[in-house]
Amino acid sequence: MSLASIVFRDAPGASDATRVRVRAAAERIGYRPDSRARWLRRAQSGLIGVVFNVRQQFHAGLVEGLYQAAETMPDIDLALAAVYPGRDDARAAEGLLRERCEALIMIGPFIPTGRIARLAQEVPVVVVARALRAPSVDRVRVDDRRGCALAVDHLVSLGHTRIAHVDGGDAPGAAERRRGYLQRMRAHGLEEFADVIGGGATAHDGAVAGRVLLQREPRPTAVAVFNDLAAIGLMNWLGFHGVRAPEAVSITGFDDTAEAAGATVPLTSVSQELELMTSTALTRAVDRARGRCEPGEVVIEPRLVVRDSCAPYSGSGD
Amino acid sequence: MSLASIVFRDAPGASDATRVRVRAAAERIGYRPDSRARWLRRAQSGLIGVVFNVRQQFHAGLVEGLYQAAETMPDIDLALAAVYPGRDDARAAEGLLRERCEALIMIGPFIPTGRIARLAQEVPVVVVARALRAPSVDRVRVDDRRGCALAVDHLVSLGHTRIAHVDGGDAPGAAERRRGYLQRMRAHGLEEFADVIGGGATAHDGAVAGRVLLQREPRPTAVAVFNDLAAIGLMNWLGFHGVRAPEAVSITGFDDTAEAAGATVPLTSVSQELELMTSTALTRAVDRARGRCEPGEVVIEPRLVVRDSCAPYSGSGD
DNA sequence: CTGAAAGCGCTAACAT
DNA sequence: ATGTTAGCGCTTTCAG
Repeated sequence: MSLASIVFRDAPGASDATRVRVRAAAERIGYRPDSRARWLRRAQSGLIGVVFNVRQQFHAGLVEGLYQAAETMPDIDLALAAVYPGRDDARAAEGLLRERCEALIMIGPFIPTGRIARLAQEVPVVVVARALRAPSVDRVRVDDRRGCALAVDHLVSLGHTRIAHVDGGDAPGAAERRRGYLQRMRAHGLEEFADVIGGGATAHDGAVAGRVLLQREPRPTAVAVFNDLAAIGLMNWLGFHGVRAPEAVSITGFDDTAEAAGATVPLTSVSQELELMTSTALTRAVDRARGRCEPGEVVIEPRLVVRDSCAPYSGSGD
Repeated sequence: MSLASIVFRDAPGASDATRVRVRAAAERIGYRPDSRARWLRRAQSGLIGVVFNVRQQFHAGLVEGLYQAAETMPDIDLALAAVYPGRDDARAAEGLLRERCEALIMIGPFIPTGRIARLAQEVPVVVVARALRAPSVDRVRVDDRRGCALAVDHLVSLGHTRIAHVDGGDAPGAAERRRGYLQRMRAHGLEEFADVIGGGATAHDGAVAGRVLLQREPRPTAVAVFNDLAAIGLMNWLGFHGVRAPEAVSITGFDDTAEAAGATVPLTSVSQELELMTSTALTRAVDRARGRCEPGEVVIEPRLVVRDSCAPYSGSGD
């Protein structure tokens, strides 16, 4: 019995011949190790819980990255828990705690800091893609402020001055990005042109912001948007109403999702470096679970991915 | 010890006073039942595995519905396994089998029928949103053919005759929808106008199809698209190039996702009746696991949700 | 209605 | 290098 265990765990203590023999026998009788029993018995279950919002396609890329990172770590399994309107991050986390996950990775959680901090008292928590004032929880995030600054710099370098920002409302990261935009406009001496338009995280939010933008007089010639989805919504709504990117308006997104590359006009976007973020998050989760490190913050440097949605300022304005 | 078990399972055998007392004590010492141990011990674990594609937002709605359905069933838990390019449905299912799920719900699986049938020999499998010739697996799906027929009928009733179809390539359901389109065009005596344009399941696929569409001479005045995402991609691409819905072209989608309602022009779409589909799928999964029914197919009647993306044929053509 | 004992399938620490 | 044994935290069965 322990022999099978040794073989399936790839643990030392069996000859190669035996391994082959055992695996063949298992194949014949249709044996498959029981992960529940495994998790239950092991001192360190190796189970890492992942809380994500099933409606946010940006989270999809992160979940993917976490799976890939987990594959490189033997004995680490992922347990997924979905968040959606009607089931918040805390509820999802609760289910994972019952499964005795060693650590929790929460992607862009919406619940207040206090509730996350309380969770962190029970289990190591790594928050991804959201800034947080909570020393007891790990944070892995891109420098949102810097990301928005990169976008502004890019637009300024193209000659734009009337650069607006469509923000993300109360979405994770929105406040930081708004701040980055404002700071950078000021740094360029463009504070008089600073214009923050209320938005959100969905394409629909972007479209709604488009309506507002069209009514501005004079109209901004460039827009740095909270995320790709809203940027695409904005771009399409404007295009639909005759204001096309990049000729009539330059637009930047954020997240560098697959959608950005495949948009009607491929979207210039700020990349969060998904792979780096996910492998860092998982490594930290495991290290924290094993008591190998203290909670802290890892801030990742964003990178601007230039595509076709921005053009030099033409001077003709609108 | 058994007392706690009785209380937490809401099983008979304890007075109300005791229940309160036990729960209070649990609260005080921070006790939380261990689901791993529970699953391991129980004869019927109540664990249902869900295989979904994390990149397909249409799956998100189904996952949501499954969670909601599971909440109404005591003792039923969901285990999620994500599929993405590089991790196919079979791989995801394998992980769930190790967890000894009692049944598997696979959402729009991409792998061949044969592999699904093989899985179904090991565990009851319910396939959602994909037609399948495999009597040993349960199927819960909308009548794709009829759904496309509804879209065609709607466009015909608005006076359109040059109605094209942007198909879904090799995506689950695409073949059926294509067939439904062709059959219905024939039924209306419009076979000479039938025009199937190669597409896919993403917004980008829709945009690419838009380019093809613009080159058709004469140009179709209406398009029934494989799904909402591609329809939105198509609509935005055409709008961007001056061909606006619904004035210049009428467009229908499929799936009635949240994106359809929030599109630049709210999209008329064929609804798959998510809630009915998910509650049916989960009920069948549990029933099959408990041996309470035989595998079979449940075909759900689609429903057309009319929004603003279609208009009467103007006669002016393009 | 409440407590004690057995055992789910595995792993870890032993003995052979 | 291989076999034996105890026990992870629960549920189930049986006594009290």
